[in-house]
Amino acid sequence: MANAQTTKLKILDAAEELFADHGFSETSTRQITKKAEVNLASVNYHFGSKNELIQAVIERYLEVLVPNIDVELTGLKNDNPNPTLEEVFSVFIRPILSLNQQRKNGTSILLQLLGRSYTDSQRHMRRFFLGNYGDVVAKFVALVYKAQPGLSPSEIFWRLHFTLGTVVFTMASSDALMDIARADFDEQIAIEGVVKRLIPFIAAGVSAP
Amino acid sequence: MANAQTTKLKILDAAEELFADHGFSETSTRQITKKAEVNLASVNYHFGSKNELIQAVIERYLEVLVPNIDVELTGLKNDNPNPTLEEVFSVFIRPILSLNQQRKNGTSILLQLLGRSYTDSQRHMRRFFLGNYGDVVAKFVALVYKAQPGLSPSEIFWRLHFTLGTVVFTMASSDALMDIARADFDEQIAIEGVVKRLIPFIAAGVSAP
DNA sequence: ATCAGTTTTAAACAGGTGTTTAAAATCTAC
DNA sequence: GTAGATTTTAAACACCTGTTTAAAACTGAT
Repeated sequence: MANAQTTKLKILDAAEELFADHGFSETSTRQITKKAEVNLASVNYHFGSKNELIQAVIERYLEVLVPNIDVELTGLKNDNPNPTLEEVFSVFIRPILSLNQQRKNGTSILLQLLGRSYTDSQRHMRRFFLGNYGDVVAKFVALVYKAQPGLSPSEIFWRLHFTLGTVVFTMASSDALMDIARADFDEQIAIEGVVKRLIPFIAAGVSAP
Repeated sequence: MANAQTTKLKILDAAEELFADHGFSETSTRQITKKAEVNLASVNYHFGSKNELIQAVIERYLEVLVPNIDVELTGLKNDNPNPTLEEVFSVFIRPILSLNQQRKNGTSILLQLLGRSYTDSQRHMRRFFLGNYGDVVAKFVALVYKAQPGLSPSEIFWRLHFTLGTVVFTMASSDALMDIARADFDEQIAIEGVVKRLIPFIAAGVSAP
């Protein structure tokens, strides 16, 4: 089996950083293999194609993230049968922030990747997401509905997509925004600070009259 | 001067559609000139480079949109010295929707373009925007502050960027979202309907406690 | 009708793209 | 230690990219 593992990992690590920084089509397999210090052909040998590499990069994150969110979701459901909207949205905080322990800048890398893949192919991403993690999504939506029973299903659909837009868009560019905040307001803010400002915003939005 | 005007226009029209649908780097000059039915070299002859064409496509929209927003803004200020947040955000509705009269699907094309250019180069767009339309932005922020005087400048900064994310992200993918809403909820919704659902959401978000 | 200025055209340029090939190197198990 | 499978490698493939060139076509004014 040689050390295929480490070659595959080197490719994934190099690719995710380049994809997050410059986008998918702006990153070439030659850039990836050069940064990973592996042979050009190994992308196709190990992943088949560049597209399958893109998918592998994203799945590596979702594979650990979504189960973690699921744990928080059922934990919340058990501890508190009637959680508030803020509590429901907070189930994302710990799993998303803990990506930073798994990999340096893991949080912002994933969210940048999501932002890019989302704008690139909304429909495709949605199908993939619902296909693979539909039960977690359903669990989450059910909790939102319980916290805000006045909302019709279609209103929940719209408001959660608004929310998704806010989060993905903000987090995808959180590095730049934090830089600006530092420059314009002398504000020393980290990614956790952004999240803590985000939660009240979206909770208020979703529970708007 | 020949009929340079119409060649330039044909290129702009073809390019904006391709850019909105597939992204900037995913669209080649050959695709553009083929769709526009003009010679390949005319992109470089009339615009200098592909990058300058991208800028020209976006500027053609902003040139008419931002002054219109400015008019609404000063109109609101005169009619109502103390407008609510919902009223302030509503100044965007008419100008943005009226892009549809100017060009078919104008609204969603511009917003898709903004979404793409925003994720591609956050800092660059911000500088361009503030450089060219900084006074309108300042006028708008001042009205937000007046409607919500409890917010600190840095809180306004963050919440308006959350809002920008929500709007651009939602509108950039509004076609796909409307399709899903039609399929899942039998909901016959148009772009105006999306906007009317969006305004309360962001107004509530910005005025969150 | 001529001529300068502008625009259009086909062709070529130099370089980058993802992917495939077949040989060489490496690893694993007997 | 050798055989067989797996992995790595350098080279080539076929194609696409944005841009430039220089000649041709067209334009409006004299």
